Amino acid sequence: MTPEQEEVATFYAVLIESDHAEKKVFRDNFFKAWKKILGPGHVIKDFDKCDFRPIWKYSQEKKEEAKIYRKENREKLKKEKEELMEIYGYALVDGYREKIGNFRVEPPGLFRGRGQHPKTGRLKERVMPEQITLNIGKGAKIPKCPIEGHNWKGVIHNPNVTWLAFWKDNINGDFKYVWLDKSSKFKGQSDFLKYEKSRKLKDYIDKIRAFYNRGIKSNKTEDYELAVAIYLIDRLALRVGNEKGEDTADTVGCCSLRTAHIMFKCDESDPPITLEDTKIRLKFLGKDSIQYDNIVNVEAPFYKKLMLMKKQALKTVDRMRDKKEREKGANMFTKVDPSVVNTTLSSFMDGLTAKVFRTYNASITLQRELEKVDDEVSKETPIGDKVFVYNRSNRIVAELCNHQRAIPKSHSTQVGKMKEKMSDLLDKREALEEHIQVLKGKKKKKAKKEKKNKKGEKEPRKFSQNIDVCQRQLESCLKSITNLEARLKTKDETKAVSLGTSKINYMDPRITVAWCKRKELPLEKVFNASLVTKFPWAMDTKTDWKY
DNA sequence: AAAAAGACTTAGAAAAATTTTT
DNA sequence: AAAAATTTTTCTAAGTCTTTTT
Repeated sequence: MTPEQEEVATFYAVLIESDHAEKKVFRDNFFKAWKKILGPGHVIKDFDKCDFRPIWKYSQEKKEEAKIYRKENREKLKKEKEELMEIYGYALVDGYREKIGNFRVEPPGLFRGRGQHPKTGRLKERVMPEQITLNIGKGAKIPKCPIEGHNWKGVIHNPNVTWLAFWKDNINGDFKYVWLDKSSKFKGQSDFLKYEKSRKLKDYIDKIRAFYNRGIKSNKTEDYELAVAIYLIDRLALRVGNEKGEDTADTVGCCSLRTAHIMFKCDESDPPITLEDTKIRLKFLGKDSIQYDNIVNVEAPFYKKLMLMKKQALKTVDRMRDKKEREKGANMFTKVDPSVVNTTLSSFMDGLTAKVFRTYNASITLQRELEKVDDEVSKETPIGDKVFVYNRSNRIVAELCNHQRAIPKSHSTQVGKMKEKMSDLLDKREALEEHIQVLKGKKKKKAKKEKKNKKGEKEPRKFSQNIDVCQRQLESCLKSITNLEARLKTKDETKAVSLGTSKINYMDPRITVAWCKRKELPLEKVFNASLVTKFPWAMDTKTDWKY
């Protein structure tokens, strides 16, 4: 094979153990791209006859070597990294040196689309300087192209955008930009404005809720559909759901919900009577093909209209001939789309769009959750407990926004270990209780129970002959049990929840800063260094600040 | 007014770095 | 000191929304 052919084979080989290679579409797209590189009449014709294992093994070995090399040359590599940062890592913006977020161009590889992406596995080509446009200040020195014999596609001077460079990606024709880092003034300023805008929504939210509570009673389709859309965006923090291209994974948001995504507890033949009856279940793939699955109580007028909408949409499904189309279902919304929603919202408040509701609801939820447990935490509460309380509130927000993560690989072994510890503690409790009874003379001594120690050797339990000592031991044992029980429960509840996304993007940092100051919890217990540099404008928030 | 292009935020996975446990 | 677990950083895909073009 030529180096080019080998490179593409390697792109695939390194992924044979990953989930990507399990997907037929991924393999097919890769093989098609590879065959193109191999050229017509090449001996390699059949994917199933290719064994990528040797290449995989080789790259694993290289990876190990690199790991060892990194370990042995830590200092040297650190210095090299710093030098590279010095050259490429910063930009001079309005007289200030600002960190750049991503100064490296995306390397070639196989496109790793999320979910059932029809283009997953396609070859993402190497980007050459000739494809890259720079955006720098007028009269500024043009950065030298680092690849010998090559040059930039062009240099522009546009002060109205914040990107420093862009190229177009060959998979979707997407624009890929080089931006400043989160810590930069551009990003920080716009972040601050985002939160300020979401705070302003507090002054309009009652009006908007009155609007959709009124609209839902209308018999005009455009009215009640609009009411339903804004209601779902507000109540369930759904994304607006823009229309998507054909060549993408089938994911939806509010306006693109289809008949197959909504179910009702009661139908018309069995009409809802109590609030318990007006439960709907929304189940669909959202952004990044993350499953949204929520059963929620909705007020009767919304329940009725949603049912009507589905009934109408099912008529459209009935007219469909294609089997696949029928399975996909028809759009729930016929008269309302994101532009209608956003135009309506901005008529209530300048600059108001659907996504502001997510920011608003996330932030207000954090504040309320922390308020709810205000008396659980005082300045004297141990640090670990304060962090626990904060994270619990954070988790409620993450669940509202449906921020998920893959269950950590180590999860089940971790739980196993904890359960083992638990059974040890339960044994100990039992033994102690019995021992105390014996000491009190209420019970006769039984044959000594034996307990395995760590090395697997049997070793009899020894307890003090002093009742008080034993009582204290029992108390501390019980405490450990409750503690471990709680940790097990939290561990399970949080195994698939991602707390970071809401911390980085949704919860106004001033709520956290003010709470930490009030409770005398060092901020860095809940905000890592990069969050602190991301939100410099929130750091001097006063203790009594309210979102 | 609809579609396409463009610019920006939001998102989870994976890699890397750090901390804790053994 | 090695291994394992946890946290942080990096990467880039996938959304939202605005602006420009047709």
